[in-house]
Amino acid sequence: MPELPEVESVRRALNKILSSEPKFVSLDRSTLKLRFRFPAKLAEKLRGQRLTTVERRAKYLLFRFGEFTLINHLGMTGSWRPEEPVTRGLQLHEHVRLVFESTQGRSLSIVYHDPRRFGYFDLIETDRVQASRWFHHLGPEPLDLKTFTSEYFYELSRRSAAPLKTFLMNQAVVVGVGNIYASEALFIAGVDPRRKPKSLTNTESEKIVEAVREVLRAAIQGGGTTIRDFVGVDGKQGGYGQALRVYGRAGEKCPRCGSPLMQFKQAGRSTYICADCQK
DNA sequence: CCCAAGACCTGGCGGC
DNA sequence: TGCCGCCAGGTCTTGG
Repeated sequence: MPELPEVESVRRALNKILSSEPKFVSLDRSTLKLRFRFPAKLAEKLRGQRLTTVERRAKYLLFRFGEFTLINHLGMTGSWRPEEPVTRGLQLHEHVRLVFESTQGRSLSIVYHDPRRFGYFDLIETDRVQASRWFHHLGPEPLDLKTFTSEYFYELSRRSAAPLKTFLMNQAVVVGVGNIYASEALFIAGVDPRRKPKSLTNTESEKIVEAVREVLRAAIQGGGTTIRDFVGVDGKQGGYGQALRVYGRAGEKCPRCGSPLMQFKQAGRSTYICADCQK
């Protein structure tokens, strides 16, 4: 599911539900393995701790508990849903339930659902998060104007042999851009995803950086994109699918020039372009 | 070190 | 109906 806009939408919704800094009470877990081992002794370590806020870095959710931070990556099909009172066991494809108690003593719980089980959790001491195996190599946040600049992007692009779209999806270059928004951003920028990053001009770098920001902001605004599985915390699909310009639209007319959109594979992933608009 | 392919999973769809 | 291959918002690991 989730590229930056989807994860950010989930983060905002979770923060609303859990805004009272509730105390962690307990945990339920399915016996099935997620992508990696579930962190040991999580319940013991978090018992009685207050969840201060839910943050996001790249495509990760960070549940902040003071001394500890609970990391969650949604993989391809992860989602969170609130649950009023806990009245039932975990259903098929539900893997984790976090139970909290609000300051008014009310029970609050959220349930993690993930059919394909590519998602995962880790519990890390808060001051070691940045240096952890999940975060140490990550590039800048695309919506941070200070670090994700066209100068930065241009400089990095000098030494890459991968195709441009692969380069843009490399989380060491910039985080949060996945398969949908890479195609969308390069269409908006008018640049062919098969180009060598080395061949970009300064102007093209600038266009790409701006296009990435534009499409991610708009997608957050729309609550993300649902291709198949993604649902927000409210149970609804993302609203941005309607606005996609090229992704998933092979054979349809280019919204800019009307010629048919093309699809092909790059590094095993589908890429969509307008061959007339993207040079 | 870099890049592409493989692996990890399930479910839905089209084709035969 | 039923089975088979293919496809899907990611990314760590492996092999060349």
